[in-house]
Amino acid sequence: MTTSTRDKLLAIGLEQFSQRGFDGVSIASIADTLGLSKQALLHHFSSKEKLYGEILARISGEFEGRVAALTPGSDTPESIAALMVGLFEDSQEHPQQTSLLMRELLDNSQRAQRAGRWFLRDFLEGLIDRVHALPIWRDHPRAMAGAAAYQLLGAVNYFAISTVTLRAIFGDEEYAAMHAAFPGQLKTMALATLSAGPIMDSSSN
Amino acid sequence: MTTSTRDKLLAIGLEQFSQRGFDGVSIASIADTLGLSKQALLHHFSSKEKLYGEILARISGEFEGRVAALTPGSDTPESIAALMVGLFEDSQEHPQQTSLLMRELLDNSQRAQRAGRWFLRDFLEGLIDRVHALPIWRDHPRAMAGAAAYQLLGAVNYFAISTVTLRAIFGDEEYAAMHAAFPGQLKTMALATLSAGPIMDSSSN
DNA sequence: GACGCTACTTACCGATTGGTAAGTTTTAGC
DNA sequence: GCTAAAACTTACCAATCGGTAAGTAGCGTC
Repeated sequence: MTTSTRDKLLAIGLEQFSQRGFDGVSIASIADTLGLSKQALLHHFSSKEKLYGEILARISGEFEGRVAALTPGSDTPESIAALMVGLFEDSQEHPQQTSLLMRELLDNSQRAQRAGRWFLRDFLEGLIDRVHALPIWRDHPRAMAGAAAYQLLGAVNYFAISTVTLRAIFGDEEYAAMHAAFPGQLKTMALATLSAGPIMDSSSN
Repeated sequence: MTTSTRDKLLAIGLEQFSQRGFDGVSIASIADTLGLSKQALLHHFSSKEKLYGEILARISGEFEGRVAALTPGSDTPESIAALMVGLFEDSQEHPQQTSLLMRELLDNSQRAQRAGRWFLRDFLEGLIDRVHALPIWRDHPRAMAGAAAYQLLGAVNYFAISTVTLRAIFGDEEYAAMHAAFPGQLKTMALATLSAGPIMDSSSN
């Protein structure tokens, strides 16, 4: 089974962009990795931006597909907690994709605004709707469900992009132990948060 | 009160680096913003790396100072939950610093490894120790406390760097509502996670 | 009023960037 | 076996990059 040059360029582009960011990677570097000239790359993708855009479009498509596969018919706090654990596993299986999406978030979404395109929009809206549809959340503002959902998402993704740093700080062994403990902790956290429902208070510190 | 050129360069460097990353910013762009030539910048900081390194050192110093101010004598789940809320407020007050630290995390910490320097190390170790010192966590592996602590940290920081994106997707109004709901939700989540203690199971889905 | 120091400037430099233009080789269809 | 498109190459380009060299203007010190 042979992979087309075009697909190879997309794969290596993802690898390099996820590690060093859009500005940290030259198209020559991507082409070199395949033993090609940079003009070969420009033959397949008319510009660096086009290549990058296609990489983003692909991974967001893949991501949405995997999320759909994790979605049951009807939701409970348990099913959404399980979704979070699924997203965690997903982020571990596709660390480059996770990193690249995080970079998009960081770049003040300048590229997305320019492209008029919000990769995570449908996913986020859908996730929040699912939380908001739970009985305890239903009768409160959707923004509260949004805050809770986004917190859980942060717990998942932050860990995924920190692998290298955590390994360097804590060593392989303790990192592996943290990794192993993660899904269980995540499940508890998600379940507790979702079951508790929205917090109305303005009191106390 | 006049600010020194040097301090202005550091401030504008932080602003631009946090938005576009190390490779996305030229020293000429930073100097231009102040109406200076890029050689004026190189007069104060002998290289781009030096400037960047000093910005990082400053914000990590400031960050540690603010964390210390949030640290009481002895810990309870409540006090650590309050710390998380404090960190959230902190991240909202200093979004550029939060973004820059997140970028460091994403860059596979290549710069940190080269510099032999781990800005977040002391903070992370300290935070994990504080969770691990709680009665419920004390008798279990430290890595479990690490997983829980890191999840909470992720919940905080992920939101902070997503401001622009969330605003664009949800609109100013709903974003403001999410923002307002955030601390309360965060407190519940932290409290529930920390009070529940480590999850031992390997069972279930 | 010569001195040195700080804070800049203009003038360069070689390397690298993304991209264009114009070929050349390889492949496929008829 | 001719043709045409696809998949490349070499050659080149202007612009920008980080950084060096060599000044100059202002300022306090003795």
